[in-house]
Amino acid sequence: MPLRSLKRPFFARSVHEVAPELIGATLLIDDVGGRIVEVEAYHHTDPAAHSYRGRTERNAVMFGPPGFAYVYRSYGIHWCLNFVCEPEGSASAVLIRAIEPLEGLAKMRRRRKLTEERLLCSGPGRLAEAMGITIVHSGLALDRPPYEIYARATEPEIVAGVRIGITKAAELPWRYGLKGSKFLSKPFQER
DNA sequence: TATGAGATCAACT
DNA sequence: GTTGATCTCATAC
Repeated sequence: MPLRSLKRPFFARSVHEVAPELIGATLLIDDVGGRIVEVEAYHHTDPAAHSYRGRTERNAVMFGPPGFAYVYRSYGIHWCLNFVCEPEGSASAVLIRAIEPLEGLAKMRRRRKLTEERLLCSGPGRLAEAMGITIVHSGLALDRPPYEIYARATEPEIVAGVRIGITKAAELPWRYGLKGSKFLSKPFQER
């Protein structure tokens, strides 16, 4: 099926608009990837956001134009992928937390040394390892190789909930997921 | 199934 | 020196 490629203006909006619209979109890096099933929004006024305390060497790309990738090292070992967005021109991003693997399965399994498909990309660190994301992917435009992002074909059912693994502003319901997906890093509380 | 340690880096106090 | 947008492995119930 023909898919519409997402260009940089797509990201030039509030994280709160962009984040839910990314659910169901397809993300590929060097032809490896799949369907986005879980993201979290980090607004620059949010104490949990890296950019909350201002610009540092690490988070500099968050202060750049929207539509670029921000990759950082988490807990010293993992890499995490973010898409920079634009409320008021600076420093908000969407963390990509999980995808449903669709393309390049063999490559992902090799990188992860794992056969179970459900765990290949269900979590920010796992996703980055499976897709081969490192600091060299930080600061690159999202509408140019090696990145390819395609809009979803139909509107999926989306669930929202509180974010995961953070201590500041932990109550804000800025985590979004594809309802019923097996590939979520953790189930959402339905109510 | 559930808890706990360890890996290891940049920012912050 | 401590903490964190994490994950894996080991050990215990």
